[in-house]
This record gives sequence, C-alpha cells and structure tokens, in this order.
Amino acid sequence: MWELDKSRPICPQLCEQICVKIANGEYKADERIPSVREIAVEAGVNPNTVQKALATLTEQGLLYSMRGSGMYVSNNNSGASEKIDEIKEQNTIKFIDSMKVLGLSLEEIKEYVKGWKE
Amino acid sequence: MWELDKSRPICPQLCEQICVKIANGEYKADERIPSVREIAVEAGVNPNTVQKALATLTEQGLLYSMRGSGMYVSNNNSGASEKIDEIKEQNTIKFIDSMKVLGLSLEEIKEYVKGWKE
DNA sequence: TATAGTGTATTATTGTGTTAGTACAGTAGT
DNA sequence: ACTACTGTACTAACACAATAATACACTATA
Repeated sequence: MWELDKSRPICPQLCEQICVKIANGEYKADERIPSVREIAVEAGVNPNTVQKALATLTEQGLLYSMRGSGMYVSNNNSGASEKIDEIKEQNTIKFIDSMKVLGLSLEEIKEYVKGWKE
Repeated sequence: MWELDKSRPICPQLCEQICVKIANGEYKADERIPSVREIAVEAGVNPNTVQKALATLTEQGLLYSMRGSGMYVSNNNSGASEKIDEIKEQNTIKFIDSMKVLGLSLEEIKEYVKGWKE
C-alpha cells in the first residue's frame, strides 16, 4: 500500500503518494482522508513525518483541514495531476543526468531503457 | 569536471566518477591519480570525504595505495566497467520504480523516455 | 639531510531527516 | 457532559553524512 524507499527522505515520498491517491480517485474530492496517526501506522513511519507531508500538501492547496474533524481533499484536483507531471519530469531529468555522468549520451540512454526487461 | 548532486550523499558519487575516469582511460592503469587533497579542492568537498571514497575503491580492488607516494590505478580495470554497468542498472531500476509509484506502466515509461527532449 | 607532499587516523562539530513523547484545542458521537 | 478521536505544536534525542582541524608515518626530491 505504501512504497517507501528508505534511502531517500520519506516526507516528500509521502507527498507524492498522497498526490497519486488523489489523482487516481482513491481519495475523492471533499472526502476525508485517513488521520495522521492512521497513515503513520499504515506506512510504518512517525506521525510527525506524516504531519509534515500533509502540511505541505495543505499549503499547496491539495488538501484542507478541519480542526478536530480531519483532513479533506480539495476539489481543485487538477493540482494533483500537475504535481505528478512535475515529479515525472524531475525523476526523468535526474535519471538522465545520473546516466550521463556514467558517459552515456541521450540516445544511448533511450536505447538502454528501450531494451529494459524486468 | 566533477558533477555533484548535492541532494545525494557525495561519497558514493565520488566513487562513481572515479570509476568512470578509470573506465574511459582518463586514469590509466598503474598511473598515479591526483592526491586526496587535490581531488578535494577540485571537487569542492572535504578531504575526509575523498579519503572515504578512495578507501572504498581500494577495498574493491580498483585502486592501490603506496603510502607517502600516492594512489594508483589497478591493472584489472575490468572491475571499473563492471561497476559502472551495475550502477547503470541500479539507476534504471530506481528510476522505473519511482515512475511506477506515480502510476505508470513499464510501457508508458519507455514511451515517456522515448519522447524526451532536453 | 631537510623539506614538502603523500596516505591514514582521530576527534569534534554541524546540519538534516526522522523518531519519540507529550501536550493542547477543537469536533463528533454516545 | 463525557469520551474518543481529530489536527497542531513543541522539545528532545538519535542517526547519518559531511565538514573542520589536527596529527603521524612514510616517500620523493632537491
């Protein structure tokens, strides 16, 4: 349910995955999402880390909070898709840079990915 | 000359790039490489960090040291290319995982990379 | 031989991300 | 009203990577 790469900071990863849940409709507009403490248990991380992630998303307008009641999904859910598109782009830029450092050209990288089997 | 992504640990990045320099012949077999302190200045990092990276590469058999004289490239340079191949693979695995988390399939990822313009 | 440069080792300090524990004010349901 | 659950805030502690500043033994070279 929660895929966390422990070699990277957890907080932004939580932001990403909540974004995905909003974008794909698992978290629907104006619906309540699980509480800070519930998410913390589910994801196996500290409640404070979840709180930071939710605060960031609230600041960015993807969520809104009702004190004492819970956190809710904003209805301008285009923000989530846009954010995901940005992350896609950043991931790809970082990947390509990391491969160029190893001496590959963009064409070689594309060829390498094209032939990738998992 | 030294490309460092400050959002990742520096030490392994130094290892990688020294590997690349060995593999592409900038550092030749049985030749001396720049000193710990020189590399530190060139790369703009702390000598201790360089020392750690060189110690790792020495442990892995890519370099050998002559105390008081310097660090030298081992002549079993196939180790460098192998290490680079591993890193390529790890980079790609990490990239693909990070994209799958966003909801993309392997085919969609390949398509996305194929259409990439920088 | 003297000096400068080498690898190597050690200790302390800083910054960041995460965890841990606690506390408070507000809401919901009984 | 009471209780349980919410978001929110705060401080302390920990782990890790990197920096800083030395110190020492060895080699090379003039």
